[in-house]
Amino acid sequence: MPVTLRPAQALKLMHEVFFDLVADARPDFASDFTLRQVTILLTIYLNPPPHTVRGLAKKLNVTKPVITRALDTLGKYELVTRRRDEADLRNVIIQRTVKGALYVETLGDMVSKSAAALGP
Amino acid sequence: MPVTLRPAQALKLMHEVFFDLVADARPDFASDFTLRQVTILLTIYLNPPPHTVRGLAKKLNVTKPVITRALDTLGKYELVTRRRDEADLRNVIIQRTVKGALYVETLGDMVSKSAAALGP
DNA sequence: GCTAAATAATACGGTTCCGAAACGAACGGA
DNA sequence: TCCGTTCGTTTCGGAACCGTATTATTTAGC
Repeated sequence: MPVTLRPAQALKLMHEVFFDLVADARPDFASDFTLRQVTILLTIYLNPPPHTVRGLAKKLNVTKPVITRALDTLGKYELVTRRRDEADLRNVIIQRTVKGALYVETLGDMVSKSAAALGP
Repeated sequence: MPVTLRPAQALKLMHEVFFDLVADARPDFASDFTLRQVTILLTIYLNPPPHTVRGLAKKLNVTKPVITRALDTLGKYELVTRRRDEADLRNVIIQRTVKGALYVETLGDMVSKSAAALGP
């Protein structure tokens, strides 16, 4: 059941979502995340675990320090957590948090609502 | 004719679009724009002109220097142009460009395609 | 046990962005 | 003609991010 979204509608939807992210200065909603940071967050919450720094770096086509630093920032907001892999202590397993799940859910609702309000 | 997009689908769509923007290292496609920059670009191309620095700043709830600097960056890629307002020389009118229109169109197609490929 | 490979983190130098404030140019009313 | 106001830009110090290179720790192969 594919979703039909004409380019003009798609643009409008994208604009609305981006606009909300930028203009809505909700204190609990860090609206000044980087595109990369949001993408990393979504990847962690939408793709099946486990997630490692190396895995994310490869998947997103960025360097590992980018992931490490993004996790620092996201961790500061308690949207993700890091845990050492027991089986291989070199690895770091990135874990989801309640706060992060709520954040992502809010994002989904935001897009969904914008889509519903979309004109023809 | 509203578009129905369940939150889970909306998230998946958003993730896919963001992912493409981040991971696709297309040389002609400046993928390292800020959320703000992309939003400003979309606002210029989706809202009816004329656009001024002050107007954009107010609409997006940011300071004027943010707009000025974003226009500098977007201008460097030839995605927008600035022109002095003849009627009131204090104002700057932001104008669209062919390159910018193409960029935005590509963005719309990207979202539309991702939506079409969306699972149930 | 020892060395090579792998992993995440950190250091470094540079670039860009930010917000607040200051600035110059242009307008407009008295 | 002034003088306050408006508009866009610039400046300043600070913060964040980037890519490259390096480090410490852990694993795996011999």
